[in-house]
Amino acid sequence: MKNSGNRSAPQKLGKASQSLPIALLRAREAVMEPYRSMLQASNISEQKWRVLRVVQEMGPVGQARISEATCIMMPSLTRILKALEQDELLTRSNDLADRRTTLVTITDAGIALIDEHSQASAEITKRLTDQFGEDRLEALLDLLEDLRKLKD
Amino acid sequence: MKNSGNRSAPQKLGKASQSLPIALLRAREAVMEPYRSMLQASNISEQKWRVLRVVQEMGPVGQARISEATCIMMPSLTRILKALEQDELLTRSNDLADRRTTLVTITDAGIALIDEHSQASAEITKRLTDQFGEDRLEALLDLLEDLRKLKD
DNA sequence: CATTTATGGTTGATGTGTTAACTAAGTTGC
DNA sequence: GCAACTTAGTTAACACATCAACCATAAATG
Repeated sequence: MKNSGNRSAPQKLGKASQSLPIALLRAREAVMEPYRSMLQASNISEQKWRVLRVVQEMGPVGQARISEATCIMMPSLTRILKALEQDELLTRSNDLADRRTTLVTITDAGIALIDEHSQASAEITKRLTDQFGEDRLEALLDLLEDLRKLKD
Repeated sequence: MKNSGNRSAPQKLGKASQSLPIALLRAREAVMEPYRSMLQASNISEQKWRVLRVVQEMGPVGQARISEATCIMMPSLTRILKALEQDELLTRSNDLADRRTTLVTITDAGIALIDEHSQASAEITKRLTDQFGEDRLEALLDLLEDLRKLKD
């Protein structure tokens, strides 16, 4: 107990209780950094990129499912979609089957933008996998998934 | 273009390139959730908690070092410190040795607030360690640290 | 010394995270 | 049919993240 210069009692807490959240934060920062600087050239944020990719993969889809897939909450998503629609990277239309949902579809411009960056993106991913090791990457993903499941 | 088909499709990108960042995001969310709901009772955000703890540990300290230790950028930190000072959980004073830096010190009220939550915090940490396993936790921290070091 | 450069910190602008309150449209149970 | 949920989505309000521009002080360089 070296940091004991303080008062009375109960606070030991230790750095450990902070280290996992911060380690997760820093690791994510390190992983995202190259993607971010790649996308910066097109004025596309990390979140917009996630949305575009998901909309492309899932085809016309409601916002709730996009929110689920991208880990972006509905209020943020509403604003992001508004911006992406304004940039004409995607469109919104009414679902005739369920008039509550608005279907989101990627435009040709959106697809083109993804294509523009797909090669660089793949290279960043490859460099990461090579440097870090595929096996270790998988071990990490497993641990992270288990961590997430503790919430349940 | 019903399903925004593949067209020339230069790269598939695959979900993998997104899965690590999102896995880190979700894992962090799961880990932080109990801490957050604990602190919510005192209207203390996760960031304010980190700042308070760091200031307590490091004693009177300049903002740059707080920023480094908490992973909070200087502009955010300026505003957070202003709020914490207003709540009288810490104070700011001028460093006589280097008049650029403002020394931040925790107040008795700040220490009291940490003490209030230290036991609950320790219990959350213990539950996490128990559920997840100490060895696996350390393995995870090692992997995360290695990931972070890729940035260099 | 004087000029440059680096460091500590603030402010403004913009985008996202988060909660809560709200509308509109579907669903269920009576 | 209708009242009570539920679900999809929006809006408002506030906190934080991020970048850029800025001021003040220190350190380094000529």
